[in-house]
Amino acid sequence: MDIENLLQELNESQRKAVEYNDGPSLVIAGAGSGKTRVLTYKIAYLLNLGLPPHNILSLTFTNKAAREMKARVGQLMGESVARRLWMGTFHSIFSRILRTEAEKIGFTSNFTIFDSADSRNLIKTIIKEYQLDDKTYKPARIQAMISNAKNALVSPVAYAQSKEMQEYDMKAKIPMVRDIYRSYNARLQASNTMDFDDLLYYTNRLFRDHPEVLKTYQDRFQFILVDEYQDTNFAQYLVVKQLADAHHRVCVVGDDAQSIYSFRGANIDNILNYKSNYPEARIFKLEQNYRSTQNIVNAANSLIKQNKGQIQKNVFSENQVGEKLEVASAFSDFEEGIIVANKIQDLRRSKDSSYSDFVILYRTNAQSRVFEESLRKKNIPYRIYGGLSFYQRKEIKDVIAYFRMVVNPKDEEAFKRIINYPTRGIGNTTVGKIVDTAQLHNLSLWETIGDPLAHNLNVNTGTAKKLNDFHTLIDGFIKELPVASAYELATKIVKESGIAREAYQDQTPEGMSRQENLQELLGGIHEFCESRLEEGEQNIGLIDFLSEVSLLSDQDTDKEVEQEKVTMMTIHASKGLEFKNVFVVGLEEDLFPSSMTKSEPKGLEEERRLFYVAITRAEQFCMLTYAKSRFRNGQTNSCNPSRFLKDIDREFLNANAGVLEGTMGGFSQQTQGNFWDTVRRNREEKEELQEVKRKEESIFERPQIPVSREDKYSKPNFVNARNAEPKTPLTKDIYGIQVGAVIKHERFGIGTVSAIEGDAASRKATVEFENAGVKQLLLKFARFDIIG
DNA sequence: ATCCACTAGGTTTTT
DNA sequence: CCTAGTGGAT
Repeated sequence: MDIENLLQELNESQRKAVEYNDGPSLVIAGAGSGKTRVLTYKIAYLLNLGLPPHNILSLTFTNKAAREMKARVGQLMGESVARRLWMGTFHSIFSRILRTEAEKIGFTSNFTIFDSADSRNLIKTIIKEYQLDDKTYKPARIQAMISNAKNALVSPVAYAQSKEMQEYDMKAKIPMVRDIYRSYNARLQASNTMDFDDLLYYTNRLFRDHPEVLKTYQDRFQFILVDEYQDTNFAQYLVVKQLADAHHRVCVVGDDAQSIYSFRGANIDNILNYKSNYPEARIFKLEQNYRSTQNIVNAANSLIKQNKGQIQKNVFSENQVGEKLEVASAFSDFEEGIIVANKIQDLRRSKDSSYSDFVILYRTNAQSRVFEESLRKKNIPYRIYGGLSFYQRKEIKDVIAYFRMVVNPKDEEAFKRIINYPTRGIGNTTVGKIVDTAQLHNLSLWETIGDPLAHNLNVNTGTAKKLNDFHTLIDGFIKELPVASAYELATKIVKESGIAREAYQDQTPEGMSRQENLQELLGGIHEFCESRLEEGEQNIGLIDFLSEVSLLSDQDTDKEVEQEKVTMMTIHASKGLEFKNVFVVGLEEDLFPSSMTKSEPKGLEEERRLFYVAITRAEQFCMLTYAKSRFRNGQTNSCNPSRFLKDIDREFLNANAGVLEGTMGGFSQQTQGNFWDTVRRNREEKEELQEVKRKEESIFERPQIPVSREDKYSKPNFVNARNAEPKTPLTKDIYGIQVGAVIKHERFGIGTVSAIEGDAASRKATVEFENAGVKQLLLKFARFDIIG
């Protein structure tokens, strides 16, 4: 595409931001101001200047963001160019670097990655080994402390030496944290594993301790772009700084008003103080909001004004003035659900909207339940994002643990997970002995069972045989690793480990669903191999699959709005999305803002930014609701409306009399299991149910779109939903390809698209190639250019 | 070693 | 309301 045409699609400030590339720059991108557009066009611009794609590094926070950006650059500049960009999450790019340089930091390239559950388990074991009380040393808390330390690049040694930290721990009566931290890190290293934070931490160490390595990467990454810069933590900030030190060609994009991840170590000062780090930096502000009505933008502005210490900006909209934000109060959380469901139904009829134009946003996942009920009763189809993701389910984690064990036999948590799964008569007592022996001889658990006699492992002959069988089993898989494809080996593992047999014996509904999940996982691996093959790669082994899935997260699941379904998600998960109609629910003190954050002003400001993010998702209509009583933790509590409601200028709100009264002041009293509440609740529920029954009895009103509970769980990107909806043929597609298009594939040559199907994450095109016959291409992976 | 039943404790957000 | 973890019985 011609670069001049491209620049014409930008407004003045966007274009200036795109065109300036002589030094560091900071782009402050207000909500809905075309941030992604600036990033992608900038990359296109750089490519057009002649910078090769492999010299551009572009960092994001989610795989999804990276994928989308890649696709958009692909549309502008061609797939084959986009493919060569270094574009990905901090974690995935760094893990790639660390694998090549693993030996320099005391790991080997096949290191595996602990998820947070693994980390917590290891911390738990260590706390036990130190014979500490896990009520004083709460694993979750220790985990957070260690994570913070790593994100601040504080090593275990530095931690122990830091006067400040030691004093804090003494005061908190947890002086052993430093020892736990030390052991934890040692154990990770001994088992050749890294936790998420390590990926950032060790990249920093690598660059600090090996200037020649740093130099290589500085030379490679001639231009660096960072998305969502307000969410970077110290470790991320410093890596970027080190990489950019040589040439200062770095562009960071973000919005301080949307910084909502400080609990994960994100430091808003990185963006606020950018100028002092790069005094010569140019700052560009994108202030025109193209997404929302003026009322929505103004309401959001009036809210965020209450925060101190922001980058001065004037976000404005030239769209319609639009409706005011509607505020509603409900007697109970239950009624809140009904109000929202009714409103959705009304709006859908009056505005002729689709269900997919609606989103319900809440502070905590637990709130989704009531809305599930109220929507279901009205036969409104919905989809929930978040909650347990596919890879967090037990049966999937078990299989993945086998994979990890085969790729990296030293992986301690993987070992513990599968040593007795499926049950093979090796219980806690034996595992305890193995752990003790391993520690004594400074070995991994795997090495210990490899030669029990030599290490005086004190088990009876029966157990020794069982251990030996296990060792032989895994060893067999390990031997296959270099020769078998990921799919072949995965299938073999599921079969021969006995997982398949166990799953088939279980005929309960849960058992059946587990079988399906296993099938789905294998199907996903198959697809993964196929698509990589299509890309021209060879020998796609288990290790390739594993390194990809370990860094997938809920945020990466396809959030593309599904046809005709209301969306529900946490506000955090909604970042970057937009909807015509937004419902922000549960606006109550101690829920939003959460009681956990209220102790310090910083926490409160972050909650306010979260609310800002929620409101600015809306294009046309936004409703804010709260309940006067809420069922939580098994009891009904009365609650007060959120103070945030008062932060919005009244002129942008449409609230019935009394709705905004009672904000602040007074304490929430606990009305334990209020009798009348329960009575009313039951009655309401009954009435609603009768209503539903009546409808169901009338054939004509039978709902057309069933709500599937399965949708509750997010699916991994490359795994096709087993019981996916009937595939509706699509004519045009986000990848810019359509039926009838002529494409040029890297390997198959020229062909014509004859069909497109599947949902965005796993969308496939059937292509009739001139010379290569008919092929199915997974659009996400396939490498081709559209030529006609 | 395994399975079941009961209890106590905690529920913010998640790369 | 959930769930993870424990203790007892087999």
